Amino acid sequence: MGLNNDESRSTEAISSQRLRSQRIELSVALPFEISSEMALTVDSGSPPQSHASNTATVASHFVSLSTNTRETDVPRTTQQFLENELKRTRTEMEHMIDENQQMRKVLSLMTAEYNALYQQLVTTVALQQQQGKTEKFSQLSQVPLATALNVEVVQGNGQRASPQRSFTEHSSHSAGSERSRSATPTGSAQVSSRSPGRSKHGDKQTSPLRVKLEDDTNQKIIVQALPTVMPMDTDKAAVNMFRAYKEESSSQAIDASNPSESPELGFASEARESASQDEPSVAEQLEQNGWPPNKRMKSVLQDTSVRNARVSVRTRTDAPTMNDGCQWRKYGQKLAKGNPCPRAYYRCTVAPGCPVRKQVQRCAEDRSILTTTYEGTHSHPLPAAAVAMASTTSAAAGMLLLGSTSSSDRAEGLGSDNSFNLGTHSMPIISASAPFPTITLDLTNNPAANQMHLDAANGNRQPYTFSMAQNGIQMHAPSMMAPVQSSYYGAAKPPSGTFQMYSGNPLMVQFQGGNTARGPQLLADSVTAATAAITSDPNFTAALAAAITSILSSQPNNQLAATNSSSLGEALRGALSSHGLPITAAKKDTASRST
DNA sequence: CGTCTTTGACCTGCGC
DNA sequence: GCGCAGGTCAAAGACG
Repeated sequence: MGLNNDESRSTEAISSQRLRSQRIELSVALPFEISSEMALTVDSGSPPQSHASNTATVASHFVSLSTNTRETDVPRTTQQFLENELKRTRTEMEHMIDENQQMRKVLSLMTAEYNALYQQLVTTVALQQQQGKTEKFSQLSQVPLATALNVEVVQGNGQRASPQRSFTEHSSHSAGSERSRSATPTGSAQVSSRSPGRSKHGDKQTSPLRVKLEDDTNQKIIVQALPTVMPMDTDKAAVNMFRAYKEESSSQAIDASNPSESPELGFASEARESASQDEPSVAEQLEQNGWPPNKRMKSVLQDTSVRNARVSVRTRTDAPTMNDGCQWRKYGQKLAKGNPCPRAYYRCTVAPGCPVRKQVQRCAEDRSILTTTYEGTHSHPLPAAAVAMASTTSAAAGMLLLGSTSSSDRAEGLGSDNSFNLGTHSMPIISASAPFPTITLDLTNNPAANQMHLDAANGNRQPYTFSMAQNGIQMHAPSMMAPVQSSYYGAAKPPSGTFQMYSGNPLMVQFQGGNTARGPQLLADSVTAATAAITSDPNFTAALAAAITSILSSQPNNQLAATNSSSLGEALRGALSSHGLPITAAKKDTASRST
């Protein structure tokens, strides 16, 4: 905030000293009880006085108490005491007013930011739902989640750079802005939308949402959110991309949003805008995907594009369900074949119409192990406590969906940095028809079972494996992966909790703590470093983010979980937003904290 | 009384 | 086409 903190602090210190001195004096000088009648009398006739004079009066009177007789001084003492109390109360009120004003400023800032983000959320969800109505699953399945965020650099002459070059240019542009932030102080951003299925030029492979970021260099950066099965991911990615750029350019103009509007108004305006285009309103679309009416929900759930990825988390707990921060409503229970323990079905009740569901079932072999399977992506802002797990499921599901795409799409959408171009062309291909690929995070204490498997119905696919050993996390990628050139971290001095990226087959990313006694902090550092280091590759980003987030959220130490979620959230934002700047930022953060 | 859970019925997809 | 299993619905009961 732009307030003069030093000045306010010094003023506050002086005031608090005055209050303390008054309290000390009063505690000594008060030889009797004050009746309400006396207080009223004095209060009605006491003129306001300044603080300093009031303190001096009390002090002088305190001295006079010791020399004069009590009988004559009692009324004066009472009056001055009450005057003093009045002044003190007024001073406290002034402080409270100041604090209130500061808090209002903070609130207004937060409200404005929330409104802007909410506006983008509504816009993106609405557009993607429109997109989902017009496109077949076969088309959706060809759009990988990680490529849903496609960044183009439109030069001043209107020519577009290739996607491969776009990320690089954006990264360099961002880095340049970071180095000389004042060089590009202005800029504008606009969120524009178009429905490709309805546009005259009707390119269904292009985006329904385009966030244009334009700075004064006449260079436009278009954050292009392609239709995906994970609306929130795409939205968050777009928002985070926009945020990252906004922080650099200190530009906050968003044409498509009106920060002065309340979220409800923004939602209504979006609905009106949609209605004006002879398209179903947002409310209608949400209702169509909402839970009542139930018939419509069924149609949504049968849309494979919404439900074709699952994230399963195995934890050792005695609780009936895993506390993931969300609100769930149980809607069914079933005895599954081969497991005497019933499987419970829950749906998210944070917002009506949220498509996320989870299944909870205890392991037949070890009933202390609880398996929670998440499915879908939240269609609403999440509670803070639920962000970590939601990020887990979204990222992991995104990884699965990414793998279920054609190599040509990946090659077109992912190429950002040749040094980290892992798996872009060599990932095994999962058939789009493979039902319900599932990623499993095993967070039990069994070392042999401390693994995260990425399974798919297609047996040809080799799994990623995340192992959580005592001294770190190991990630094993499929042996078909191309060798990695860890050029970025190869030149960097690893923190005391070392991070290593091995090249070759199989690829192994290892976080190894040099001092296991540091435990939580080391884990946090490793998480940040590793997450940042592999943000260049969406495959690894999604999978590792999923594993790390789950691990952190399952830590028994709540404070640790909160802290790590915060840092990991930053890393995830970086992973989802751009491929350049956030790595540097996270690396610096890790290096500074690990020393 | 509203909300949530329970539980049997029903629906859907898949394999034979 | 049939049966099975998984998933969902919705009425009834429990609970605060």
